[in-house]
Amino acid sequence: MVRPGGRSARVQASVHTAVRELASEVGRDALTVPLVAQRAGVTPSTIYRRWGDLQELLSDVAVERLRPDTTPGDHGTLSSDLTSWAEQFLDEMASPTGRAYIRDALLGDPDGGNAGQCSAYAAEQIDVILTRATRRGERTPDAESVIDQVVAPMMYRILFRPDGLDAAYARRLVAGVLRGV
Amino acid sequence: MVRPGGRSARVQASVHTAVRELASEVGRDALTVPLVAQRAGVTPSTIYRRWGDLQELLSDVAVERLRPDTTPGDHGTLSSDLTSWAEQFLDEMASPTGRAYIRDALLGDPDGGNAGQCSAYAAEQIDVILTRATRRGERTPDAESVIDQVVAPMMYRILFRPDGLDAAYARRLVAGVLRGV
DNA sequence: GTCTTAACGCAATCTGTTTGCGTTAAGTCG
DNA sequence: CGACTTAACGCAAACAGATTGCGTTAAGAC
Repeated sequence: MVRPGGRSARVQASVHTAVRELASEVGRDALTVPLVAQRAGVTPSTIYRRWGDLQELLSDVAVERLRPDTTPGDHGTLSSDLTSWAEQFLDEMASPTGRAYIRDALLGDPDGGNAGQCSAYAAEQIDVILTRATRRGERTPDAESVIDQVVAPMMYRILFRPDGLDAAYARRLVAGVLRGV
Repeated sequence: MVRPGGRSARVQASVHTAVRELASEVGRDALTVPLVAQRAGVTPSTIYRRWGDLQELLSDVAVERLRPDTTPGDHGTLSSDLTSWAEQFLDEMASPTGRAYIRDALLGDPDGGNAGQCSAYAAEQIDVILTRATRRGERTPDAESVIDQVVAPMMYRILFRPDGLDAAYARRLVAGVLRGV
């Protein structure tokens, strides 16, 4: 059991910030547990006992960074809301740092919980857009269709074919799913 | 430069088989470079110099295992060809071992070459199915649409939401892409 | 305030990684 | 075919990160 407050919470916070700081200072590939521990003011054994290994720690941090920090913008129509969201999503996720976070999140994730959390973030954002459109009286595809036809193709190409990805591709995907309603 | 034949080829082969054997004997997570080296009759430094680290080696082996060993079956119609291929693809890839291979292939892959190879395998299989259908006189979607609307959703769910995947899902995706032609 | 025990720090130990150097053999050219 | 160049490999030492037993601290419960 992980105690929620006090020293445990401080350790968790300082370790997470140590990872983020060091990642931007020395680079993602130069991170080691002893290095993170030293920066966080903690001993390596604490990190190993709590996270298991470096990959699980990086996975935790990655999920934290992949959480969207704003709600999707309201541009007046479902089409424009979904298009601009998809463009922004692709732009962030296809960047080198975005891809690194995705890989980290997938990597140190024995039970699939962290990857599922990433998917849930996207699903929430899409839900916001769709319910807003419904409230306007627009006909909308269901969230699963948007995930299958917009999110999944973008993620697939980011992971497996990272060439030739641009905003136009995101727009095509959105247009495709809206054509089906 | 990697010399194509002779000793280098023997080392490559024995290391790859050592990985496969040990993975099934002691489990994927218990693999270490020294362990693989001992089984392969090689010194660890040889593996480190050639592959860099364990993850890149596992990525190479994973890509090898993910290469399809048969051409897609001919069932007389595009719909049935594509459906049975997608069902089989999902079945293989969504299994625990399939997911492990996918993760390994994505993981130790600095330049994205191995992941691109996996995607190319699927694209080849789809091309076979589509050109066969064209020769029959059927109207077909283009390969990119099949990748976006069939392969990508399956892979996305395998990686990010590994629950509730079954053959019916594959059939729905195929039906969806065929509806668009 | 007292008790229980999860979480942590310390330090020794273990195991995997890295590297310099000598050797082997694949590929090349006369 | 024989000599030459150098990529690839083996060996072993040095290094660094991972692991673990044990004592200590402090969070949460009563």
